[in-house]
Amino acid sequence: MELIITEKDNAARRIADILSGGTFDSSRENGVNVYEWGGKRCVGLSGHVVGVDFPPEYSDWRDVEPVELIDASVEKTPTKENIVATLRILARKAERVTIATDYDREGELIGKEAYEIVRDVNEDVPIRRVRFSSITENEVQNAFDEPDDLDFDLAAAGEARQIIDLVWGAALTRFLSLSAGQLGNDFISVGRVQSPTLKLIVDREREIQAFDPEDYWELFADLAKNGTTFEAQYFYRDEDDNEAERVWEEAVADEVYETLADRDAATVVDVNRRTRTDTPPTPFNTTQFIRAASAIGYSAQRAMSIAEDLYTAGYITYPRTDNTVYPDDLDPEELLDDFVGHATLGESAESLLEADEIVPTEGDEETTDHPPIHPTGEIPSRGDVSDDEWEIFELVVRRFFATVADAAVWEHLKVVTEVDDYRLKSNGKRLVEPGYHDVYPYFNTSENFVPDVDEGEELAIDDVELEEKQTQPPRRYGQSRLIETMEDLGLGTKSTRHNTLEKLYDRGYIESDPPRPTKLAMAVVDAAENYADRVVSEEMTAQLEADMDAIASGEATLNDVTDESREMLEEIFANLADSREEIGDHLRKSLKDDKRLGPCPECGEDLLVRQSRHGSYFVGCDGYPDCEFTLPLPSTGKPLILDSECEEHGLNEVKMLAGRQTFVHGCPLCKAEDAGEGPILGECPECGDEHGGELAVKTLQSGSRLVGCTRYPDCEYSLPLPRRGEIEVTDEYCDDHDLPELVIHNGDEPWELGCPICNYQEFQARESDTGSDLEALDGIGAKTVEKLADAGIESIDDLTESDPDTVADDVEGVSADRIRDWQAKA
DNA sequence: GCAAGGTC
Repeated sequence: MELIITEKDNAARRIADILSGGTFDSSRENGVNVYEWGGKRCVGLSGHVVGVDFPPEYSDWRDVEPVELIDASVEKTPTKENIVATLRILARKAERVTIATDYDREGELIGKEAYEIVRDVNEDVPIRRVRFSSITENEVQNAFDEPDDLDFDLAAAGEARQIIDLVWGAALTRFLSLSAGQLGNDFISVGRVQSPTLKLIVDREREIQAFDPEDYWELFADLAKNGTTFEAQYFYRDEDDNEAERVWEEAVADEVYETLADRDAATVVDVNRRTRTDTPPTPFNTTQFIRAASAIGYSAQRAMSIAEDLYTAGYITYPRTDNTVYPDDLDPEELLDDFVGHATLGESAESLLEADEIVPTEGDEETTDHPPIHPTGEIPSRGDVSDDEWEIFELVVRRFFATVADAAVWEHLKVVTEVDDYRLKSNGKRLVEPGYHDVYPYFNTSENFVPDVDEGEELAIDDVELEEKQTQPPRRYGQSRLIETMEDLGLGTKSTRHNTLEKLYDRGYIESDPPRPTKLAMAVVDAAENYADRVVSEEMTAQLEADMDAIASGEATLNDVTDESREMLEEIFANLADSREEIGDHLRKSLKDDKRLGPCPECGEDLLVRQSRHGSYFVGCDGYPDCEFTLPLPSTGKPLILDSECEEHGLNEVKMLAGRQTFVHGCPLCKAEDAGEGPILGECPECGDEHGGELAVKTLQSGSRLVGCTRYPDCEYSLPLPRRGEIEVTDEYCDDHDLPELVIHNGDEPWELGCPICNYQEFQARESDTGSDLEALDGIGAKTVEKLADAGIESIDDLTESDPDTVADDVEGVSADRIRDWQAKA
């Protein structure tokens, strides 16, 4: 029996399909899919199935000095036990093993991990390696016709990275955490990739804080020709003879303004017309995909998660790639053909197929692991995917369209006019040939009108404006901009960059979007810059890359590189030893600064945002236990302390971050004071008859609101109300319950909530309508729940027990892959 | 309970 090992299940299935000509059988062992045909078995790993760590005696942070980790041994242990177990069983019976992991450095290491597991149980079996850049019939057949051996040097390069990252990361993370007394969940992390990324954000924040705005003026005039007006802006030549628009002295600005306002006409002195070719974008790699998705409102994390779902469902290719050159075996015409006749995408595809020749664009990066992200030709029907998934799918399809479309052509028209010695310029642009913009409508194509004029022509001055402005601090990095910058600096990989940002959020280093660094982050970067400069610099990665290349080419060994790295870390720790307390104090102070709201009204110490043992947030006094003053915070979301301060109490306002339900809570002390009973609505249906209880709108101290009985706590009758918006009690009464109808005013459209009892009953009815826990799964909506119910699947339990292929046959528009996906999520 | 890198 020959055993073929791939990096992931998906690849295993596709390779089995190709090599078996579609005749493979599949079975499951230990929850791992095994594909079998004609004496061959193919199994997919799940990336790394073993991980590096220190021996268990190093695991207690308090018992081990961080510096000891530098020379501690590093062990490999299985992290995916079931896959390792399956691999061992299959390897024992194998007469030949073929490693078919991804064609890149990490793939070689993952391949070596599989190699070692196989060798452990089967000393003699021949083990070979195949390499292919995309899982297509040709590439895979060729690779299996010409097998090669594992490249142990390349794998060793990856192992060196693992060891260096672990040793540096763990030793420094433990040092900082111990120095500040931050153990448990709130440790203070440091790493080769996360720390330089954090420094990017912190450096930008420092620039913003140090920024000193300067006043300047800009002048605009409306010029008219034949009754239509267009804008012109004053400019001059600066000392370097460049065109400049900003006037730095008010007196000069006033003088220009008065001259322009005084004159009726400007004379055209120069007309410059040129056409510019606007070339279509290059194929999507991960970073460019994230950037484009972010431009239409998706966070990096969300975009990648949707892309992952579309990939597993078979609609797009692998979403983690650096490649921006389509492989030779991608036939653009064939792929376009798949979209012909489609309701929303067909028209674009058909127009592209009319071209005489179809030549896709190419980016600078051509790699061996995966093709650029493109559609597979399989098109989901709208019911198969959520709106967000469709939007991302369409983006990927249209990007592919754009890469095979014609260039666009713009006509630029620059008109320079003169008033006395002052000059004005107008920049017009017109899209003459829309080209790829027709099939890729995500770029801005707004035009700017400037009419045809001739030199010497006089144009009427309609209006003149003098605008006073201030220079602005540099802008914070947005998430996609950060990911691009990380790529430019070589930080992280296509698969990890977006996770690194998520990690910085989780560690309490950044908050909000665009991300802002916390005081803790500033202190961590400070400490690292002072004592371990290397770990916050992108050069550590650059050096590591060079070292890995040296290992891969045989010029250096794993030990050369890791020994040298350990020595550098020893030196850092020698310098750190005396400063432990100083660093700890600074970190502790910054941690407190991040939680501080303002003075306690009872004792004057600081009020801090704290977290109870159960995880809920509240406001407590730093003077505790001497001062027991507390204030509640809403139970939904994570509190973010805003810059704005409450005038009455001098406390910072609080915002509750809860995804789409994010809201501003305001000053917690004001909220507590406002708490109490609002307007009476009517008789309590529970105790009104007997005890005369009445229903009132109530605000709890936490800020949440409800309709409750005035006899609380004797009567606990209550109805929920929305958290946000002003509640209006109308004159309309509900016939059934004799209560006034309510309207909620929250920004946009008023929400006619109606009678609170009717509203609650409707809400409950809706809840119990589908009544299925299936709806809790990502990607299953009410319609799909109905469809599944028709096929006899009414709960998550039903779903996990069913066979995907049978269900896919029974339920229209749901693929077996999607079902497997749900089963995995369940 | 540390890193970064795979993948689900």
